Amino acid sequence: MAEKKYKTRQRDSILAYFASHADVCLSAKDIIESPEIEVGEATVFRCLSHLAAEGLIKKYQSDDGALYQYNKEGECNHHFHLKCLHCGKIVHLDCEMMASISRHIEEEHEFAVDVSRTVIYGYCNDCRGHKSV
Amino acid sequence: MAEKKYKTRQRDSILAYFASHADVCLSAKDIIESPEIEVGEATVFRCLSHLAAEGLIKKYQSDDGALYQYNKEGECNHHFHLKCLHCGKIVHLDCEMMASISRHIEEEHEFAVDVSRTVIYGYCNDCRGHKSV
DNA sequence: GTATAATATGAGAGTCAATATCAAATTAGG
DNA sequence: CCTAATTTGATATTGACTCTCATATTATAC
Repeated sequence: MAEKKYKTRQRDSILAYFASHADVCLSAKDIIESPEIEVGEATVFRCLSHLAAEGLIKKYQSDDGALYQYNKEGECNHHFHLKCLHCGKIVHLDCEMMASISRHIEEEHEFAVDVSRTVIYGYCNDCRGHKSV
Repeated sequence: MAEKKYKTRQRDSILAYFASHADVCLSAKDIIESPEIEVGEATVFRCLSHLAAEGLIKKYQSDDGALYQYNKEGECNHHFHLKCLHCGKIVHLDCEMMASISRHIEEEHEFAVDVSRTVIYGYCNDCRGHKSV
């Protein structure tokens, strides 16, 4: 069931890339198009899945494809992502209140929120005027 | 900018279908495959976009395609959707606390959450054991 | 080292939701 | 009716992602 993982150049270079871009969300396309990374497309998608499954990177489902971000050790578990529906900007939201939300939903609504998979949509301060789009 | 909308059989039948399934989320596929609705595929996608833009239905971005739901008048604005990462079940969450979240994010983090676009991911009570998938 | 069994790679084909194209049909309003 | 604006739908295309499968690489045993 839990297959053994082999260490490969491709896998390592992708993980290293995430480590050196720990503060941003990256798409599969970002990895594929990065000149520093010479890895076949199919392998990129596979590695992203594997790394996410192993918890080395975190996966966020955005409206136009998945996003991934390096998973620092001891990462707080109340780091949400907000995405602006107008400009596409991703805002990182670290806030104690979000932790209490997760707790509330878990305790009152019997649903274990996976913060690292959830993207909250809305409009950033710059794009308030475009709500009706 | 705001084009005039024409009333058509296709548009009406889709909206009627949503009205008669007001309590569920429907995908484009659901509409296309529904025997009650005889509308071309391209038109279904277009109508869904239009109806969502007009606020007659609400759009939720799920991981495997968009979901739409009828937008009842006077709908509360703290109705979140939770989706189980294991069984795919959609849980509807109506809770006053969620409204305060939106308020909090808006006031403290300058981001206007669009509840009707956001799907929160996690694990439902039946699927707790599968968290590591 | 060498053998070997398990796993990973990558080029290309396939899938699936969604969008683009554009001629033909339908609609609203004079 | 007539006309202009809009919608429709068959088809093609895109883009993210998965599948296939022969080849290559890895870990481990000898």
